[in-house]
Amino acid sequence: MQEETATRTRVRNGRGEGGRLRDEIVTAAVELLDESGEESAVTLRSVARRAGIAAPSIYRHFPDQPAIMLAVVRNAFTELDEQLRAARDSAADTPRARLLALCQGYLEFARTRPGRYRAMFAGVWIPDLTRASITEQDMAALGQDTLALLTGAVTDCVTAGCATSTDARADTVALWLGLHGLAHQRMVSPSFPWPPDIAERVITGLAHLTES
Amino acid sequence: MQEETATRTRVRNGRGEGGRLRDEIVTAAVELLDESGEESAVTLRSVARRAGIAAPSIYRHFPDQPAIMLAVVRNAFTELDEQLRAARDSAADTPRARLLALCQGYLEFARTRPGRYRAMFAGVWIPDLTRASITEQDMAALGQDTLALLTGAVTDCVTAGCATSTDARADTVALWLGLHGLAHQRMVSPSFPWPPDIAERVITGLAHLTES
DNA sequence: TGTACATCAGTGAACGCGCGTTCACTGATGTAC
DNA sequence: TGTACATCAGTGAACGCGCGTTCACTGATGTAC
Repeated sequence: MQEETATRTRVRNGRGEGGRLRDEIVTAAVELLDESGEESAVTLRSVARRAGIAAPSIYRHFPDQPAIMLAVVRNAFTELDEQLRAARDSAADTPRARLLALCQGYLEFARTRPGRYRAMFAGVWIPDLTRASITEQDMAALGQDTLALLTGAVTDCVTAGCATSTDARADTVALWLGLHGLAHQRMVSPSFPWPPDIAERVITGLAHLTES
Repeated sequence: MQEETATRTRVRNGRGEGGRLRDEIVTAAVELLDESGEESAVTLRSVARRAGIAAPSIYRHFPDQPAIMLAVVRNAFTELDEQLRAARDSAADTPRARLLALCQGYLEFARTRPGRYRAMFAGVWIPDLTRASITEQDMAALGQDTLALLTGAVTDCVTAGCATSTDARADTVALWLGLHGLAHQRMVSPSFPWPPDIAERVITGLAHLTES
């Protein structure tokens, strides 16, 4: 939080390596986000301080401040997607186990990266789209892959007969909403007395899973 | 948004009526919150402008800026509680109808008062509790009544045999999480293609409701 | 009834701060001839 | 091989803004004597 003095000492990038600073800026923003948990802590100037550069240097790589957050969120969605695939593929080879692994992976992601999770799903950082360099399509495209992953797993469960759903797509949305509600509120109210099996209750109820 | 000039013209309160300004300040904060949907729009100065008073006048009634938000959120929880009771009591006299009325009332509240809903449940405005005039107990106490209301309705359903739950309290928490996820994401992503019956799916799945 | 005084609601000016953004610049690295 | 020049990454100073908070104040309303 307070170690603004402990900035990085960086060596200037050589010609053609300007792209490296772009990555360093995004990394710095992610660090600030995860440490504070608040989007408001990720200002253009705080990112610059963390990255060890002068504030105006950011403009070589991003048109404005919201563009940094968009890059952070894009990265985070890619990361979530990879983590979910990994969780699913390392689970036991049954549709039920794969679906559960996806759900647990989702919750795990939110738990370990609260700042990024909130930036992705809590919709707080989005400035007015009229002034910033970000379009509605940029926003709408995010999260599509994640939902598709979940839909596939639910559909497989239905096909295999371990879930009773008459509309896999709609029930997947419901399942995702439950996961999000749980992830979000656990983050916001960690001191609430959460029932220990709350995740299972939400998942089995919404996915209409039958006995294992 | 931009009508800062259209401030209220107010008459000075007489002796002993200082409490009136307190209410006007909270009202002004609620207006700003619901119009913008963002907690960051509710600054001490913007509230003062909206209420038609000088910024320092607020300090006669609130110790600091977060205290205004706490008052707003407290008001909103009372309002939610009243609205839920009204919805429940005007529903048909079956446990199932009453539970559904509570759930629909909850979603309705979030839909019509997005700014307040986010301030209440998205946990964004909370500043560092170490510096502000707000305690953790202040925060923890909020929402207890609402959850109790829901728990009662679920328990009644179980008793009447129209819901199959082995742990009404835990399942109520799960139900609330589903409602919150739905309310929150519908607010954040209004353009998402939500299935039309998404609310019913979430509610019946999590409350383990049996056929009507 | 008159007057001095206390109380109270609210004000105006000012402070220091961090913010996003702009501008003209510096100085190292590569390239053309 | 030498040198003039273009390109590129990044800088330092400054801007205007809204913010939360402080301070000493104003002026109306009630109260004690």
